[in-house]
Amino acid sequence: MSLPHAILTALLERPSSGLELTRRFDRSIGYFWSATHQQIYRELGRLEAEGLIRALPSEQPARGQKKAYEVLPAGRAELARWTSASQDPKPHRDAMLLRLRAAAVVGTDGLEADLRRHRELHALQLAEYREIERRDFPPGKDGPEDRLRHLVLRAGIDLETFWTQWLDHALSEFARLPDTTRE
Amino acid sequence: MSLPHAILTALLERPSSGLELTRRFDRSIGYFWSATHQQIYRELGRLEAEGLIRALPSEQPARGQKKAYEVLPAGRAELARWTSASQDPKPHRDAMLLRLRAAAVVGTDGLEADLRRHRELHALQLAEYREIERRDFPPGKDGPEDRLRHLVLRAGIDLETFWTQWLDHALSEFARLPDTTRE
DNA sequence: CCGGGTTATGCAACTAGTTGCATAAGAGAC
DNA sequence: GTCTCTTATGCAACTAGTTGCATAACCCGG
Repeated sequence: MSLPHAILTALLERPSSGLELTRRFDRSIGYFWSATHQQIYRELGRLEAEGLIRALPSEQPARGQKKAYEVLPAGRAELARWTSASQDPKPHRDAMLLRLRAAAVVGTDGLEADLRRHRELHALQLAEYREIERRDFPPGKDGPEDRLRHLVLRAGIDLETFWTQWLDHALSEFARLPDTTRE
Repeated sequence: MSLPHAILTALLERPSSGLELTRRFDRSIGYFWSATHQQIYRELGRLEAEGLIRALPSEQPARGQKKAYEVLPAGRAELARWTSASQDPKPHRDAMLLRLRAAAVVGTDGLEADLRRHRELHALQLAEYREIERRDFPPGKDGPEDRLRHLVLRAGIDLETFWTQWLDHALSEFARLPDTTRE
């Protein structure tokens, strides 16, 4: 139940319209909490109904018109509450690991190509993160907020590094498997 | 849409009843594809209705009686199809990273304790994985199936190692933050 | 023989996320 | 001026996962 809190965070960083939020979820925030524009609009409606955010009064709210939102004090309080409350880590699900385990039973046929493709996708994401790091965290930009945000980005960078390396390892193991295992 | 395939994999490794599957999902399979017993029973019903698995005829199917299932040829074929089909990686969601980003805006108050708790949970999981590795993959146990399963376990071990280290890093950054950031 | 815990199975309702499609305004092409 | 493309907003239906609870048999102590 974190989408509303992801939106509150984004809106506190900068008041935005639904579409602007969608764009930002495609870039930074979405890297660890993805959401589609449909989800975002629905949630904006709920948050407004609950009195946690409000539409900026500047523009008229006609359809096809930008409608920007800002966070109200109640919204900030709710985000602070949620952030500090103890939460259990959610179990993660990874389809690729499951497929590999299945492959041990039904054969590895066809898997190697997708392993290779995933490796490239992770490498691409890693390059993007590094570019963001270069742009947003030059040496010297290390105020408290910068440090926290940089920490989050580092997790992304290190995770993508991990996955590229692990997939390389997996591919090298594949190369050593006897052909019979591949069905 | 991978729960049915997780169940097919588990049943191919060993025919089981719903409860046995639940136990196995709490241990090995569930480490990368978790499921509750309610999900499992529901899915077993669907898989049986689709003709991918069948109840072993040994026991009578009364309530409170063990009912074990085995995979039919159609089920094995479906699992092989799914394993080899190309799939896009799902975007991951990580509430802790989101909370850290929120903390950069609303303050880090209360977060540090949970960071520490998560660090311990990851360390515990890591110890469990290492124990499984010691028990299930002694030197010499390296047939093709073993190699694949070991690869999956290695991902788990390396991920938990990564998270413990990253959380240590995060905690050391917290120690250096000025008190004002902590609200 | 009965009362409480454990094993085993399962339904129903709810919450969260995804997919498909609809609507409307403005911008520029011709 | 109207056609089409892009921007912007949003509803509805569906799929997957979670939570809460119900049922029933067996097992063991007293």
